[in-house]
Amino acid sequence: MSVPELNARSAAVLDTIVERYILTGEPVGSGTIARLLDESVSPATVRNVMAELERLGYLEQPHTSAGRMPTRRGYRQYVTGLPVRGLMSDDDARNLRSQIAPDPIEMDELLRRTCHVLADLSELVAVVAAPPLSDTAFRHVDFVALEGNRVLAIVVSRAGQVKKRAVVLSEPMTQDQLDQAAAYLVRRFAGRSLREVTLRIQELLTGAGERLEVFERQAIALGATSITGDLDESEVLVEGSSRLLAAPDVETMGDLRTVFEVIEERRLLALALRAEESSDGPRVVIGCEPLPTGLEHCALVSASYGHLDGPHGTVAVLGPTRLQYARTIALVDAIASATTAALVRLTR
Amino acid sequence: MSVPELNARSAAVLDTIVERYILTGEPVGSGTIARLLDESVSPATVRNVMAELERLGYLEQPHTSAGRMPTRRGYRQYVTGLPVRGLMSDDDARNLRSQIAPDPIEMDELLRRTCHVLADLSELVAVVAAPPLSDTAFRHVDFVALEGNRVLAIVVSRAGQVKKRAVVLSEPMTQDQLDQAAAYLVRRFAGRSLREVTLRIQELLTGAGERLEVFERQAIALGATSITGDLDESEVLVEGSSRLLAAPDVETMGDLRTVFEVIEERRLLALALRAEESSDGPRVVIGCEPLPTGLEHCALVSASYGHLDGPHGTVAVLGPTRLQYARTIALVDAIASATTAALVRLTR
DNA sequence: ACTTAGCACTCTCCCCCTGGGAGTGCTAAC
DNA sequence: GTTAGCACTCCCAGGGGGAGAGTGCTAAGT
Repeated sequence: MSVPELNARSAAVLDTIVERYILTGEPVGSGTIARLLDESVSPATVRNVMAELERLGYLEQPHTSAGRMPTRRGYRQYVTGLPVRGLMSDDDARNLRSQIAPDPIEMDELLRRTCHVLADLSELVAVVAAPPLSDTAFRHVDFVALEGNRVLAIVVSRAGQVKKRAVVLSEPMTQDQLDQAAAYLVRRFAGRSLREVTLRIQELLTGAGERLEVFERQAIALGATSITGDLDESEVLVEGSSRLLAAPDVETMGDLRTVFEVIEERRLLALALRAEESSDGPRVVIGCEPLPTGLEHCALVSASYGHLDGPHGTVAVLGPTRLQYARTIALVDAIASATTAALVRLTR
Repeated sequence: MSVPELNARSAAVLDTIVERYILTGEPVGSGTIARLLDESVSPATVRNVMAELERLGYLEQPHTSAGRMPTRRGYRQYVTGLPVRGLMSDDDARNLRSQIAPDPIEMDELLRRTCHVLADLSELVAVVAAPPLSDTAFRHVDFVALEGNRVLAIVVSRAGQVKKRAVVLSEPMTQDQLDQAAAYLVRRFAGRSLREVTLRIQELLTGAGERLEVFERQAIALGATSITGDLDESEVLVEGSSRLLAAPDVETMGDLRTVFEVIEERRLLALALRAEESSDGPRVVIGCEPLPTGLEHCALVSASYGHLDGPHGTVAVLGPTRLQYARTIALVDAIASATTAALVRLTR
């Protein structure tokens, strides 16, 4: 994008307007800004700058004789000007870590806590996408015979995630046979990522490359129906959605109903988070861009946790565009770090 | 309660007012009712009846010269006058059953589907409380060694529910030892309800009544920390909460924020449902009575599924007091039956 | 004794108007 | 390039005023 650089004063005016607007929720006039700015300028000068900023698309007016409020682009500019890291004291960060993972637990619990703490501290909607199973190593599988020809397959990942699925066998198997099959699969595949396991199993099933014992073949087939599939759907935790209703600027969020629908439809959220995934620092999305329809008037502050070559996911805060960016970015960043640390301890 | 019986005409007037109010959401005047009633009466007569109904606490006026609207008591009376069963055609019921459980699956999936279908058809918030684990029979347990001294305990109930918990051992155990312990526990306790198992384990731990091998003692101890505990917390599924925002009478629901908080705080919902539990037909709660604070302006239509001597839980619809009771009651009742049927097939 | 027509009364809601205030853009002077 | 001055625009809150819906009461009818 060929966005013209703003000179220092214009940027200062824009920042002040954004901050003021976030604070009060009302269009900001030239007088207010002139008073708030460090350097002393007259309202008239500010007006000139504002007119310029409006021409450039950073500001808009609800009507002719009202103050200005930031556009999406205005927010964007403001946010990119914010310092990214180190906004949180070491003490606070440590504190956070102990709140999230006071002692070694399992991954689900860890993520629940992460989500809870994030919702609590951000006072907004916290969203946590669990690592998709395909990224984590296969640790264990267990088959439990149910009534009929049904079998409950329970897959455990290295990090202690558990996935279960009921499958129907074409012909009955005894619990002994099931145990053998499970043991075989564990022996053969433990330690590899579930994505790899899936791949290997597919190969073994189609290519007749290898000579397999009968029971091995059976085990592989069982693994195919139970381990394989929807590994990429990562669970999404949400907490604090009721906060949206108490936000001082509910009206600005557009149709609340659709916002809640998106939140409820976890898949959409998961996609939005996935799209944002990357290894470094916190990210901010304002308005629709990569967000699903319905969130046009929301902002999403997200950061990834974990390591790209291991299990990793995303934590995020969803709120109105009028949110306290500096604070929230620092928080999300710190939470992501804390979660990463806890995750490492879990899989160590 | 010594509620005076209403004579036929008073009851008819009340019913008409309630139905009209549910339809339009506006206070109903005597003229409307006079027109709507089967027997032809004049508005003046209706006014007399209405004044009487107001004195008895069934109706209220928002202000002197507006129509009447039902009070909680008015709704209550209206609902008790509704037929309870057989409001849904057999065809619809069958249809429902096939939507919920097209083929044998596992319990969680069954309940998710139940919740989904209920939300879909009621166009309101569907709430499903899963059977607490303590009611279901113990089928299987599996211990998976994690890093450190942590062990992941996975408990499977007869119906195929899975519960996991990470526990920390005071001293390390090999996977072999863990497998032995699990096998021992299964051998010894499979088939009993988890409540019983918990009890037995407690006995064995405290009373030195029985001579136990070392590894048995170890297994029991492991079982105590992993099987025992929070069995009574039943998971609660919720779907469709965004519907509340689209309800034509959002305002009447009081503070939406607190309503959503209660919904988000599943424990509160679980308690409310548990309080209502009983074996027979659908139940309706209007306003606070046994509902948690915040739901003063909501109605809850619930019914139990399953059998009291086996796994059982509750399905419910949460909505504004102004909901279509007849339809909703029939639906909830039918869903509960369908779920019961599916559950029986699952554990057969 | 119950029902009903008639009537005065009450209260809300909506529309219109108006004045005040906040903020703007422009122009001209610094 | 900055600023004071000024006319202009537009929203918003507050104050009638009239229409409409619905009531309670009274008195007459069955």
